[in-house]
This record gives sequence, C-alpha cells and structure tokens, in this order.
Amino acid sequence: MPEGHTIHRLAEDHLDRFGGGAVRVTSPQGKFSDSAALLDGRVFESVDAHGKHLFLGFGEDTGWVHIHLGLFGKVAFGDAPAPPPTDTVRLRIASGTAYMDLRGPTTCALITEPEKRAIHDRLGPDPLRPADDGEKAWARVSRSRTTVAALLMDQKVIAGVGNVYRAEVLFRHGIDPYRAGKDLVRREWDAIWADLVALMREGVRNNRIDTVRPEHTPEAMNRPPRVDDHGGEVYVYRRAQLPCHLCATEIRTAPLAARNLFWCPTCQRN
DNA sequence: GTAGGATGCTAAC
DNA sequence: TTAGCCTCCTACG
Repeated sequence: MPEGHTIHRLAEDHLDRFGGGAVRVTSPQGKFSDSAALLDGRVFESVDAHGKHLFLGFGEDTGWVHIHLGLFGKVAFGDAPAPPPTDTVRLRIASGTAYMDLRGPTTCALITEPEKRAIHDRLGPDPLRPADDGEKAWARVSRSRTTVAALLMDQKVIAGVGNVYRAEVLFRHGIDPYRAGKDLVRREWDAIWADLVALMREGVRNNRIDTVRPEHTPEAMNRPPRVDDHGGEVYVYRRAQLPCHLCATEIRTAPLAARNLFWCPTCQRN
C-alpha cells in the first residue's frame, strides 16, 4: 500500500520500535545478505522519508538502508519473539521486543550519505516534509504542457503522490485531469498543494487514505461503506462505472502514464 | 491450477 | 512505448 503516507508512517513506526537500540539484521531470502551481515548487531540510529523512499540510518560510518516498496513491497511488524521467516523475506530487523519483515521491495540497498543526498536531489518537494513547499513544484507545473494528472505522478515534480491521491485530489478540486499544467493558475495549485498536505498527514495518522469530506461519508449520506482491500473512503479511485457520490454520473477510467486514472466527467470540468 | 491485477519505477528500444 | 522486476490476492475454470 505504498504512497507517501505509508512511507512516512513506516519511518515513524521503525523509530518507535528500534530507535536507539542494537538490532539483529538478516536477509532470509538472500538478496540482502552481505549488507545484512554488515549491519547485524549495530545500533538503529535514525530514519528519514522522502516521497516513496524510506531510509533507515545506522550511523555515519555505516550508512543507510534505502528501501523503495515499488508496487507490491510490504512491511510487516510483529512482537518478539519473531517466528521463523518465510523464504520471501528480503530483510528482517529484530530487537528484544519487536521485529519487522520486508517483502517484495523494488529496492533494498545499503547506501552512503552522498548516495542518499543524490536521491533527495532528484525528488521534488514532498507535502509530508515540513521544510518543503509547493513553490518548486509550481515552477515546473506552470511551465509544462503535460497533463496535470501525469505531473502529479512525476516524482521529480512532487514526491509521494501516487495513483490514489492523484485521482482524489483532482476530484476534490473539480479539476479535469487532462488539463495541461501550464493552464493551471497559481491559486489552483496552491489549493492542491495545501490539500495534499492535509490529506497525506491524515493518511500517516490513520495509515490509510481517506479523502471524502465529513458531509460525504457513508454515514452522512446513508450509503454503504466502501468494501475494498484499499480500505479508505474515496470519491473516484477504483470506482469505475459506479455513480459519483455527488452527482451520480458514472465514474470514468482510462489509462494515463501506464496507470488507471479515475475521474467524474461532470464534477471535474474546471 | 492459472491468469491477471495492484497504492511503482526504470532501463532499453 | 514497452518489458521487466518483485509478491500476494482474487476471479475464474
């Protein structure tokens, strides 16, 4: 379930469980064995998250574990004692009280501080990083002929937004996903950025994506709650052919930048 | 049992 | 633009 909120939540959860203590590090599946051996027994010092990239810090001399979950990567936490790992566990970190298993990541690698910096440098501002703001993103969006739906998925433009947040934030602002970035006005972008900050912070808090306003919840509208493994309450994501919560128009879907875009053709005409 | 899809991204053409 | 990567789960025979 990896959009930016998941990664920032994982950073917090790792720090809570392992921060400041020595940990056992293994790679039952084998692909991270050499680095795991290097890290085993060291102190878990710090965490960082930028967009969909997670960094686990083991100190200046040792470096960072760089994790990117990709589409199917998953982290599972549990209490000690850790059970025998299954053979798909790429990385296991364990302390006296807790363990975590990482499966199926696109990236799990031990990197240096300069390598970490290079990753930050190629990522755009992240609505979940307190020091970031939408200014640099606006500079790119406002000059681009690319559709706003594609720009929101471009991690060089804005880091952490994925297919759910892109669809939902465009719906919440009534914006036609196919508009070119350069046709947006400043006020629209500022509103999108501010909304992403709020939505994604709530996503970190709840560990899932909810985007419907209080007046549009299932209880408020007297409709059944969403039944979907994704879990959250949303307006359009994966609701193709279902009626829009606000206007009852059929939600549409189409591939855009190799992913399925969802939108309401009636509500999103701006 | 098999196929296909999923909240992602990159390298190669 | 496409294939490829990595895992898990559902739908369909």
